[in-house]
Amino acid sequence: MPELPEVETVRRTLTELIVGKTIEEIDIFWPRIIKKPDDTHQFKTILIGQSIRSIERRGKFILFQLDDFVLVSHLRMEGRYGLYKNGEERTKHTHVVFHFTDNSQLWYQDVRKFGTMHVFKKGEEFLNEPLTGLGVEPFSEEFQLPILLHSFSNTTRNVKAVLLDQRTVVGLGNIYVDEALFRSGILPERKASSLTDLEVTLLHEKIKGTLQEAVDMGGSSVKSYVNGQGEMGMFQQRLDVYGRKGQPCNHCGNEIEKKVVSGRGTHYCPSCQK
DNA sequence: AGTAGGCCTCGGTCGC
DNA sequence: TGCGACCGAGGCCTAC
Repeated sequence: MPELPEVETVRRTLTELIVGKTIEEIDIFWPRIIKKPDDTHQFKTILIGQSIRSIERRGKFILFQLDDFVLVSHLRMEGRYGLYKNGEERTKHTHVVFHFTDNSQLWYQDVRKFGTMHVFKKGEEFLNEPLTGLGVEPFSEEFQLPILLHSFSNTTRNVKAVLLDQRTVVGLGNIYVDEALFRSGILPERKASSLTDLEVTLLHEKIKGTLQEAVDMGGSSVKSYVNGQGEMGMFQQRLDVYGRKGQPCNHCGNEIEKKVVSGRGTHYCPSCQK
């Protein structure tokens, strides 16, 4: 499931593949993916003729910067993009096809069909859902310790819930929250307000470190994730807790446990995390 | 207002 | 072989 490192990897690979191309036609096979405009015919009309100028990222969203519009795409659990040549036979889970003027096509594929696409006029994307109200980027200068201290001190929720909530810091999902908490020695179900300043300091550092390492390794391929060129990530080899239920902890050797915290399957080491 | 919990979108996977 | 339960991002809804 794509979180910040996977989305950033997709952004980078797609940039190499499709920047400069011009949309000639669009096929939509599962209209519910298109959230704005709600009329798919209008979606096609406004995008045909537009060229891809750059590809940016905000949290887990990919922003295709076009001439006059921005296409905001969220991959949710299993969305992926791939570039194909004209004439290739569409696969079962290909739901949107962007035809370019150079006889190539960008396919949006999504087994779960949970992904979303929104189109805005340039400059209006951050004033509307789904980009409005997002928290800070974890690699930006703005992601300073006080952001976490403030979010944690003003809530009764557990630390995992606060980190999954994209209104504080963006980009973390189930995998990287569990990994960052393990690296910080903090149990996911701890009340956020119970963390000491030292623990929050460590967590702040480990969030950045874990995400950066994962970006450097092209993300984690735990399920179906591949980048824009169909390549798998490598960070799954570095995961200490996620998907390792019953296996020995890399640090202490005790068994990794799994239970539901904040409605999410949560992996942790009961002896390393307090 | 903040929060918890449930439901919804889906279909592959798993257990029975 | 068939079938129901489960999983999960994040929006939405309801209840407290």
